[in-house]
Amino acid sequence: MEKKSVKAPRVVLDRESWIKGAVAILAEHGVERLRVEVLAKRLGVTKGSFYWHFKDRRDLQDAVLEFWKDGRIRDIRKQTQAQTGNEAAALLHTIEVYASARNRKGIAIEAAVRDWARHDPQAVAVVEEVDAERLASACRLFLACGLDEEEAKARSVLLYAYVFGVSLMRYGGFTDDLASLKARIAERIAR
Amino acid sequence: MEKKSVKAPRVVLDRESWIKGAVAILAEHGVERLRVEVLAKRLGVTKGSFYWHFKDRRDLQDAVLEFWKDGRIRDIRKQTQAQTGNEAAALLHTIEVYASARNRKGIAIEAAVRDWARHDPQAVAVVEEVDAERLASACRLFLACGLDEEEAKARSVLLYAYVFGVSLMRYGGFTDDLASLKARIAERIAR
DNA sequence: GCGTTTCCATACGCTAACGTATGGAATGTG
DNA sequence: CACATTCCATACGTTAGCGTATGGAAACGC
Repeated sequence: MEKKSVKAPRVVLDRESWIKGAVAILAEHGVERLRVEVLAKRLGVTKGSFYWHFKDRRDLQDAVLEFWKDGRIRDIRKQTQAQTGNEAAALLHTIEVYASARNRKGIAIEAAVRDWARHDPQAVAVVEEVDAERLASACRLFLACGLDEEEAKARSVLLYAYVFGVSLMRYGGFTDDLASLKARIAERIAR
Repeated sequence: MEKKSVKAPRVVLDRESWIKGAVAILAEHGVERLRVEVLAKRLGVTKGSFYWHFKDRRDLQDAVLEFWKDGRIRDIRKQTQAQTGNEAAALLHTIEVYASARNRKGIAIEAAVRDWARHDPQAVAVVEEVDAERLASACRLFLACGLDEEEAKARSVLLYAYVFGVSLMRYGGFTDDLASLKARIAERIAR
C-alpha cells in the first residue's frame, strides 16, 4: 500500500512552528505566561518535542525576539521602498495602521514585547534595534516633507510614542466622533 | 527583665502596608510576579499574616487597583486646583513630569497597571476611570488656552498617549540633544 | 532490508506558589 | 488577673511548570 492514501502524514514541527505558536501566546497573554507545556499542548504535542528543538524556555524566548525583530525590520524596509513620492501619505498610513483595529494582533505583539522589554535586557536590545530602524525611516519621510533635521526627529519620536501609547489607553466615551479625533491627532503629528 | 529594653516592638502590619508593598513589587516586576509569599518575605512576615488581612491574592490585587486609582484621581484634582491662570505651563508640566526620570517609580507603576489592563477587566475599569479624569482635566486646560472643543480633546488624547508611549521606547542614540527634542515635542503637543 | 538519524511520548524529580488549618504570642478589656 | 481579640508562624495538601532521561516510531541513507 502506498503511504500517500489514507494515513495522515506525520505531524512534524520545525523550530518555526514553535516560534509562531509562541508569538501567538505572547500576543494573547504576555511573556510571563508563555510556558512550554502550555504551548506544547496547544500545538498538539508534548514537551518532549519542545526540548528537542530548544535548549530551554529561554532559548525559545530568544528565538521569538529574533523572529519578531526580523519581521519588523523587513516590514519597515519594504514600506520604505514602496513610498517614494508620497511621503506625507506614508506617514499618515503608519499612524493609521497602528490606530486601526484591523491590526489587532500586530499591536498586541508590539505591546507584549515592549512590556517584556521592561524587565528583560534581551528584549530591550531588540526593541532598541527596531525603534532605531523605525525612527530612521519616519525621519526620512519627514525630511522629504520639508522639515528640518531636528524637527523631523522630534516628529518621528512623537509619532511612534503616540501609536504605542494610544493602544494602552481607554478613552471610550471621551468623544462622540472618534474618527475625526484621530484625524486631528494624525494631522498634528504628521502635517 | 522589663520587656521594653532590647526586644523590638512587635511589627504589626495593616492592610495599607501590604498594599504599598504590593505596589512596589508591581512597579518592579508587574502583576504576574506579584506573589503573596514573595511579598510576605519582603515585609518580614509569613503568608499567615497575609491571609488574615486579605481573602486571597485577587483581593490584594483589587485593593492595589483601588489604591492606585484613588491616588491618581487625588493627584489630578490637586493639580487642577493649583493651576488656574497658568494653563499653558500646567500642560507642559504634565508632559515633563512623565518624561522626566525623576518620576521613575510613578511611571513604572503606570506602565505596570496599563499592561495589567491588557488582560484584566478590573484593571481596565480602573484605567478607564483614571484616563477619563485625566483627559477631562487636560481638556479643560486646552480650552482655557483658547482651543475649540474638538481640538482640545484631540490634544488631550495625544498628550497622554505620548507620555505613556514614550516611556516604552528606546531611542537612545537617535539624537544628540535629548532636551531640545523633548522641548520640540512638548511644543507640538501643547502649543 | 537495516541501521541511523530525526522527532516525539512518557515518566520522573524538583521547585514555587496558592490556600487552609491550627496554634501561639501580644494586646486590649472587664 | 482572667480572658477574648488581634495578628502572625508553622505545617500541610495541592497544582503548575521546568528540565531530564529514556524509549519508541517514522523517515532516511546505503
